[in-house]
Order: sequence, then C-alpha cells, then structure tokens
Amino acid sequence: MEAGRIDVSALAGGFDLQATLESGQSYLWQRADGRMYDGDEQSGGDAWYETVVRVDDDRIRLDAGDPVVVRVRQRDGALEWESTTDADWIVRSLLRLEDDLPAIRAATPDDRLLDAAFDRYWGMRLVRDPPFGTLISFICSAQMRVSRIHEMQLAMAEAFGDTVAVDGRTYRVFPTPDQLAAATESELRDLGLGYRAPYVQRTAEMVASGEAHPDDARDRAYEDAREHLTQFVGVGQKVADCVLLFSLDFLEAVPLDTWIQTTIEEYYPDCDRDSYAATSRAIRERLGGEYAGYAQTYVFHHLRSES
DNA sequence: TAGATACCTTATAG
DNA sequence: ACTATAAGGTATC
Repeated sequence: MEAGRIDVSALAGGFDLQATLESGQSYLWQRADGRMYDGDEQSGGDAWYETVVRVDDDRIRLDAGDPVVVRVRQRDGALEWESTTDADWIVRSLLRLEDDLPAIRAATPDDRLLDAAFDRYWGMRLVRDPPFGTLISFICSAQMRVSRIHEMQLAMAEAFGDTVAVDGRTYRVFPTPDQLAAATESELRDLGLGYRAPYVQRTAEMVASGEAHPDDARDRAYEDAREHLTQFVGVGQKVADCVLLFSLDFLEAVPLDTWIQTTIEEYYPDCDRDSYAATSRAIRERLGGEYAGYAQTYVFHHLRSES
C-alpha cells in the first residue's frame, strides 16, 4: 500500500473525520474496528476508516474504472492515508477537504441552533460519495435507523460485490449496477432490505441498462436535477436531495427528513409550507442558499446526537 | 392534484 | 414475555 499524510490542521476550519463519516451522510465507509455507527462519539478519534471506490484513469469520474482501496485515520492534527494507489487527491475529494468551512458558516444565519451545531461538530465536512452507491444507500434509508442502513450496504457488498485482497486483508467493493441488477428481490429481502428490495433491484437495472444514471443530474439546475432523480424507483424528493448533497456537489440541497421537518416547525415555522418543493425553497433561502445543505447536515447530526 | 394508507424488518419502550 | 411504536419515505390508490 502507498501512504501519505495531509496536514488538516492547516485547512480552513480544520477537520473532524469521525463526525464527517458517522453523521449519517455516508454509508459507504467502514471502521476497521467494526464500531461504525455504534453511537460512541469518542471511540472513533483515531480509528481507521476504509472504503473502496472505482476511479477512472482520467481522475474525474467515480463509479468507473478499477477498485481502489482507501484507508484514513486522524492523528495528531494530520489525516493519514493508505491506499492501493497514490490517493492524496482521492482523499481530498471524497472528504471535501477543499471546502472553506469559515466561509460556509459565514454564509449561513447566526441563530442559536446553528451556532450550537457548528460549535459542537466544527471541522465536520460534507462527503463526496460515488453516485451509484449513494443512490442505493439512500433508497435503503426509508424508515430505517442509521446503523441499520449501514449494515444493509455492508450486507449487499458481501453478497454481491467484488473483493480486493491487499497485504493479506480482503476488502469488499460496493456492487456495480450490473451486480445489483442481477440480484433477485428475494435475495435482497434476505439481506433485511424489506420493501426496499424491489426498489433497489429495479433502480440498479435502470442504471445497468443505460436507461439512466444518477450522474446525469449533475448538468441540471438544482430543482430540475432533483426532479430528474425521482425517476428512479424508490427515490422521492428527499432521497433525491440526499444524492444531490452527498454525491453530486449540490451544496444547496436540503433533504427534508423527519428531523429537519420537526426543526422547521420549531425553529423556522414561517418556512413550513404545504408542499416539499415550497418548504424546500423557503428553508433553503433561510439557510443562506448556496450552502444550505451544509447547515442542514450540521443540524441533523447535532439534533440526532441529542436523542 | 391533494390526501390517506400500506409497506418489510428490527430495536426499543412500556 | 408480549405488544405497540418508530426508524433520514415512497408508491399507489
């Protein structure tokens, strides 16, 4: 494995690896100690986190090319990485180390709730996950606890994904669209997906056949992109917003889940409208527009950890 | 177009 | 032990 380190203490806003990867944004990383999403906010302080991404030779697109193993851990103000390739740029991209957190915070309102959320998890960044895995994992997220969503992705990787062996260890790769499309509803139900099983299978089929790809949404205007993603089975507006925010660089996307809806009723009642689209517009504007999704993610993690 | 309901499975509360 | 309830919603009628 190749290795390197990134001085994250020099980044604008610093970095908090555990908050970034265990805040319910990504279900495509694992902790080497197996304690991902176990609820302990300290234990991941210097733990190794691992993922496998497919990266093209042109270094632009995820979800294409050969699997690359990436491991990271945060120690002594540095982000250490190990990988099957020279992964410095991959780590910077997947963890959005280029984001200017102070500028983002400055662009969002200065209310009590946001201050508390930003203060508590300062250094948390959004992730930039591969589009297909993000699409599938958030289809699985419907009416599901965070820890179980993560388990389901791991189960699919073990059942249908490729393996990569490095230094005597075996890593699982998230299944390709072809691999998931070939799975049966029954096999997916056996993994605990419940009613989401046919959604996952049919969406994978749409991507595998070339009928549509989540990456296609990238070229559209935000609301158009959100609508475009709802063509996938099991994808409504909320899941579409998650894919836009956590994978496709639409930092203005604000997924309206149960937590945020409760928050809106309590803290931003004037933004509570009678449709998803209308409430979305109102809260997006209230949260400063361009980086509204960043504010949403801090609030989501903050409120969820209180419970 | 707006509103109500079913949906898998698991963990937790009572 | 047993039942009710809810978990980052969506599809269908």
